[in-house]
Amino acid sequence: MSSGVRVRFAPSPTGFFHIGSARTALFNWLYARHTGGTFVLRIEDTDHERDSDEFLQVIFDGLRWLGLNWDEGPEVGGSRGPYFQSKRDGVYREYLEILRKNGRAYDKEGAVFFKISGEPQVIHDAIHGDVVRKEEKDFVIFRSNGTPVFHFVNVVDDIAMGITHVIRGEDHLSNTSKHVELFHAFGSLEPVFAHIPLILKSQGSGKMSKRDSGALVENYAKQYFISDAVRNYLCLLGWSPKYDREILPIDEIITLFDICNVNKNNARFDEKKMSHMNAEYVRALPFNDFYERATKILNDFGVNFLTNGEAYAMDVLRICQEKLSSLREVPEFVKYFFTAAFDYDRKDIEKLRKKCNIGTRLDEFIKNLPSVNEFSEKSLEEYIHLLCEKYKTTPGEYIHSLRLALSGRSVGPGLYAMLCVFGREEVLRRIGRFLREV
RNA sequence: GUCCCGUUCGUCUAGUCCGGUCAGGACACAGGAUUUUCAUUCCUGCAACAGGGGUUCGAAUCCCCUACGGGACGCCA
Repeated sequence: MSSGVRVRFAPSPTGFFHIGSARTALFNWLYARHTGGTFVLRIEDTDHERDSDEFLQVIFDGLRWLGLNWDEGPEVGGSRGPYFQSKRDGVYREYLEILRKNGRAYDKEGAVFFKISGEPQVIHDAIHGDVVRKEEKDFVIFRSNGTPVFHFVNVVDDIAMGITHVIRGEDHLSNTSKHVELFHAFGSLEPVFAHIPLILKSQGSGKMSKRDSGALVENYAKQYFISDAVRNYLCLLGWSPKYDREILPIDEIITLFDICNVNKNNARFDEKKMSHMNAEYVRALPFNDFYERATKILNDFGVNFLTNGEAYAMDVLRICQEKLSSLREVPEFVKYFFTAAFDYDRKDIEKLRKKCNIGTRLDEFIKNLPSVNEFSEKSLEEYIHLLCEKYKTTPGEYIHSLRLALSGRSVGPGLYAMLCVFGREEVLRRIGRFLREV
C-alpha cells in the first residue's frame, strides 16, 4: 500500500446504487489493487435536501456486497478525513480564500462565481488521450445559500486528499475543463484523468437510468445473484482480459487490469449475459458454499429443509446444484423433497398422458420393484431397462411418469439420483398417493 | 443549438498503437448429438470492420469528410 496511487469513489447518497456507479467504483478499486495504491471512499453530500442516512447505507451495502473494500473513508477512517463533504465546510472556506486572494472568485447575486481564464484547457486523459476544451463562462462555486457546489468541492477534495488518478464516467469529460481550471487556480497539478465509457440501456437509446431493469445493484443481492458473477460481468463492460476467457477470478483480473486498456466506446447492458455468467458461477460453487447459500434462501422462503435431517437436505441439494441456473429458483426446485403435501402440475400430467399410459407404467414399476435389492443409481437404471424389455417400451415413459408421481412436476434433478435420495418406502408412498389422487 | 467523446457480428468484445493469417472468442438465436422431459455438456450453423474519399503493392488498422450513436452545456452530482 505504498505505490502512491490514490483513487477515490465519490458517490452522492441518492437512495439507490446504480450499476454504472458500481462499475466506476469497481474500476477505481481494481486500479488501486493493481497498483498497490489506496482506494478512498468519499461521500458527496453537499445537496443536503436530498441526502439521508438510509440512502448512505445502500451504497455501503452495495460496495461490500461486491467486495469493494475501501482503505479510507466512512466507517474505516483515514488521515485525510472527514470523508463526508457535509463535514468539510472549513476546508472549503480556506480554499475559497485562496481564490479570492488571487482574484479568481467574486460575488454576484448572492452567490460566489469562479472567474474562468478564457484559455482552452488540455485534459490529459489516460483513456482518450489529450482532449482540448474551452470554458465559455464563469460558473457558480458557492450557492447563495452558502453551500459549495460539486465542481468546487470535487476539486478541493481531490487536492486535499491527494488524489492522483480520477477515474469516473465519461459524462464528466465535458466538466473536466472546469476542473482543470480550478486545479490551476489553486496552483495544483491536476491528477491523471480516466473517463470510462458509459453503460447504455439494453433497449432503446440513452444511458442506463435507475428505472431500467437491471440498473440497481441492491436488486441483484435481493435476487440472490452471486456477487462474484455480477462483479465479473461488470469488469467485462468496457474492459477485457485480451484473451478468449471471460470468467476470471478477481485476483487474475486485478493483475491484468489497467486503466489504459479500458475501451473508449460505450457498452450496452445485457441482462442475459449477466444471468448466464451467474449460472456458471452457481454450478461452479463448491458444494459447502452452495449448501450454505441454498439453505439461507430456503429459510427466507419458509421452507423447512430439516424435516428429514441435515444429511438428507445435503443429498437433495447435491443432486440439484448442477441443474440450477440461479439461486433464486432453489425453493421451487427442491421444496417437494421436504413435504409430502406438494401439488401436482395438471398441465404436465395432461401433456404426458397424450404420450403414454402413466398409471400402467407406475403399476409395472411397483409390481417388479421387489426384484431390486439395493437402491443405487446403477441398479435402478438397469431395472428400468429391464422393464422396457419386458413391456416393450422406452425408459422415457417410466422416467417421466415417475418424476411426475414423485415431484408433481416435469423438471428436476436426474431421476435415478432422485429415487435414491427418496428411498424405497417414500417412492412407494408417493406413487401410491399419485395413483389415488390422479 | 454549441462543444466534447465514440463507431468491428443483434449484444459484450479480440485484432488498431507497430498496415499483410478464411476478422477470433463469448452471450443470444437456429440446427444436431448424448442423456431422462427441461436443464447441463458437446458439435455445427447464423452473423460484423457505418458510408465515401484518399495514402499504399496491400487498410478493420494511417489521414480527411459525411452519417449515425452517446455525453455535457444547473445556485444537481
